[in-house]
Amino acid sequence: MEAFLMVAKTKSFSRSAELLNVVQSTVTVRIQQLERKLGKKLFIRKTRSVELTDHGKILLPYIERVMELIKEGEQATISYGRYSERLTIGGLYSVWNSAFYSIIQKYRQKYPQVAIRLMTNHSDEINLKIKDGLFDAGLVCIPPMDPAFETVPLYQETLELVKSPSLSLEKTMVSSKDLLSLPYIHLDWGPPFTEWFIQEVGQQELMGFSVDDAGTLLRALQLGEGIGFVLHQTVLEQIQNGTLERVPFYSNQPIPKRTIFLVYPKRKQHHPALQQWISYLLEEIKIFAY
DNA sequence: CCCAGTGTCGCCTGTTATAC
DNA sequence: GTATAACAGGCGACACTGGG
Repeated sequence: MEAFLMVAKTKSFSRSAELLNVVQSTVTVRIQQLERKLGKKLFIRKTRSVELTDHGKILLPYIERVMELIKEGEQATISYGRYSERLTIGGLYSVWNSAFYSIIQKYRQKYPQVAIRLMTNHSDEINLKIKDGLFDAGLVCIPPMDPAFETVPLYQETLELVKSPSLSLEKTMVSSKDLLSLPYIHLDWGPPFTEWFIQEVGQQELMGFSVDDAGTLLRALQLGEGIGFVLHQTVLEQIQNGTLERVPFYSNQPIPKRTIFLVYPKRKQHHPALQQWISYLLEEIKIFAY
């Protein structure tokens, strides 16, 4: 698997061998064994380079997940003993960079014996990693359809249009129809937003500049590159200190709110730290949400 | 009788040399 | 740059032995 990943990455048997500290023929044999086992060619050998076949392309993400799982296992083994328990939670950028973070902060103070890893990712990726056992739980905006998951709606977030004060617009009030003619920076905020956006503005493909994470969007907005929708909670600080300002906005239908879900595997018994964290979170969220 | 230590055998994996 | 053949070394399975 190591050889497969390396050849897929470097597109060379020789280079892979060098990086893996083995000779080139070892890589050849390893790949051949894998190909023989699967009964499928994984690489197209060309005179100067190597390329993944369609079968190889299918296999690649699975091998990547397995290798990640092994790395995770190694890390857990090495660090075992320093903390009595550990939790790995996947979350959206907008979740960690909002007032919600105070819940994590309080949890850490209350349970210092639990080692915590907060991982930032997109909803789909988080759901996949929970399924693989890489994450214990996740905070996502797109809940998994899989019945093997437990999904609990936690709270709702509001989106608003903002820009840097350094960027001046001709209009003081912006409508959904105006977005196409403005330096609008697009981020897909999940299914309800997408549906609303298509109805109000048009296809997302019409957008000249789009990003796929809230961190990049925020940076672009702060640099005065354009206007964009961001979560109210995420930009509270920036609006207070004047690095960003709200743009008055109107549309036919109001911008849909975004629901954040707690997701974890459906099991009779969870490990104690996860059980405790879920109970703690559900208790704290009552205070947070109101 | 059980268990730990040791020796043997065969298989697997990696290396070197070389062909393509 | 990749594939193949011959070879070497390492490792696991198994059997045997001796001490507690």
